[in-house]
Amino acid sequence: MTAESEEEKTLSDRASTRLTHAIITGELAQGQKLSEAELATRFGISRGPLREAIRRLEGMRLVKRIPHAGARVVTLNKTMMAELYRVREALEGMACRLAAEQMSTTEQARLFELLDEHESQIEAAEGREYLQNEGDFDFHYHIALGSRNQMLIDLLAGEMYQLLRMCRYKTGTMHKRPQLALNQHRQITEAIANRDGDLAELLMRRHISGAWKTISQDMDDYS
Amino acid sequence: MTAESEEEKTLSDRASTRLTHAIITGELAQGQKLSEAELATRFGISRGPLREAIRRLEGMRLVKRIPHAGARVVTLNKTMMAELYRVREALEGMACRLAAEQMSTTEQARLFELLDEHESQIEAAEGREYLQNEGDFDFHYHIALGSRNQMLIDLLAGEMYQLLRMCRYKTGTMHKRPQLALNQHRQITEAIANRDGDLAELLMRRHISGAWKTISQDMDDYS
DNA sequence: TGCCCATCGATTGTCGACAATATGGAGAAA
DNA sequence: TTTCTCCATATTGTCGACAATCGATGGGCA
Repeated sequence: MTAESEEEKTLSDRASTRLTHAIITGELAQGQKLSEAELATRFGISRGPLREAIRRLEGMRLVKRIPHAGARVVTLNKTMMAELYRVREALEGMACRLAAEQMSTTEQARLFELLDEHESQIEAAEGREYLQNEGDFDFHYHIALGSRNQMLIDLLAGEMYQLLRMCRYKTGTMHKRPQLALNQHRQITEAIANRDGDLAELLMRRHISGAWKTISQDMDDYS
Repeated sequence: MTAESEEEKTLSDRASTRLTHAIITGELAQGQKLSEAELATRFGISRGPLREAIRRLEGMRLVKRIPHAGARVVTLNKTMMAELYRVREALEGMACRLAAEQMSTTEQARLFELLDEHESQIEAAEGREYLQNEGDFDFHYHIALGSRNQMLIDLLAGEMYQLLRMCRYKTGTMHKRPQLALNQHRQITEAIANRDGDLAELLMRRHISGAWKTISQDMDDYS
């Protein structure tokens, strides 16, 4: 998923990825309490490793823990999603700038390939929105990688994107206008190919803040 | 320290703050291995809570853990510090923009007070550079608070600033020209007071990237 | 009837012991 | 002498049991 698939060695690590997956997919609902005993038996492990896994998810902001009262899956209300999108705007903006400066030409070529794949998916798959979403993540993930900034990559891939997946699952919202997103992706890629860091950052920030505006409005409409 | 002084309740929490402090002050040297048994006896607790504390520090990027091989204090080489300053530039730039938009007037007044205190400290205390450093952190911390974005605040106060303190301890470097930093702080505060988010972000980003250039050169000179 | 307090149950926090794995050194072969 | 292998040892990972704390339920009192 996040390309760290090198066989988890310790029970605690396995449990944390499994928990992460359960939270992202909504198998563990938002706000739901994480019972240590139940999860431990469900995973077939002891409470020790499970607790460590929960501590890790706490660091990823996927769960919120209260001493002596247990851990609950974080609930993504609108303000928190707004905060997330702001942080993401800052981080991905910077990632995009750095990627424009440092991406290799082969990486750039891969980006263009991604765009083409994404386009054909949009045409072909009516309704198969899941693919479009993963395509979107792929694009942003490759740009993060292109920044060559490991801390940035970890922050984005390890925390932000997980929370984003939760958002998408919760709101059930994909890009309403995938064509628009694709065009913006194209512009961004062009800027990167031209090594124009300023423009790349600007476009990425607009892309993200624009996406938030759309999602935000949708949420208002449904409430 | 980071204003979360509300009496740690669990041994694990206490251990993690104590470990954090030990790492920041260099009591635990960079690259040093964290022996669970030794630390547990030193803190007078069992290995269980200690392991959870280490997992938490791992999430804060203060230690790096390798399965079956233990955890070591992270070593801040130059590339990692460069990465840190880039991320910080992005996050604090955004924080400054949001602060310009959302800070209350009383918070702004407090910022101006901080500037005055900082100035008098510079004049009075030759060599007492520690105060200047903490003053610097105070300034940036208040701006983070002003952003009203909890995720941003957590990222900055909970992770970035700890790593920054490690940097400063390691390089032993304070601002060589505190007057310059103070002037930049003034400009930033002015922009915030004028509710000029664009300018505030721009100035903050220059302030941070400029600081990195200075530190980076200093490191070259000494090597 | 309504509120307060005590007690009980359930859950989290902590501990010590055991199992699994990596590190380092001694010894043998090339 | 060097290098490879194997083993001993120390360290990490895991477990089950015990202690501490919280929340709820029910009884007593105003």
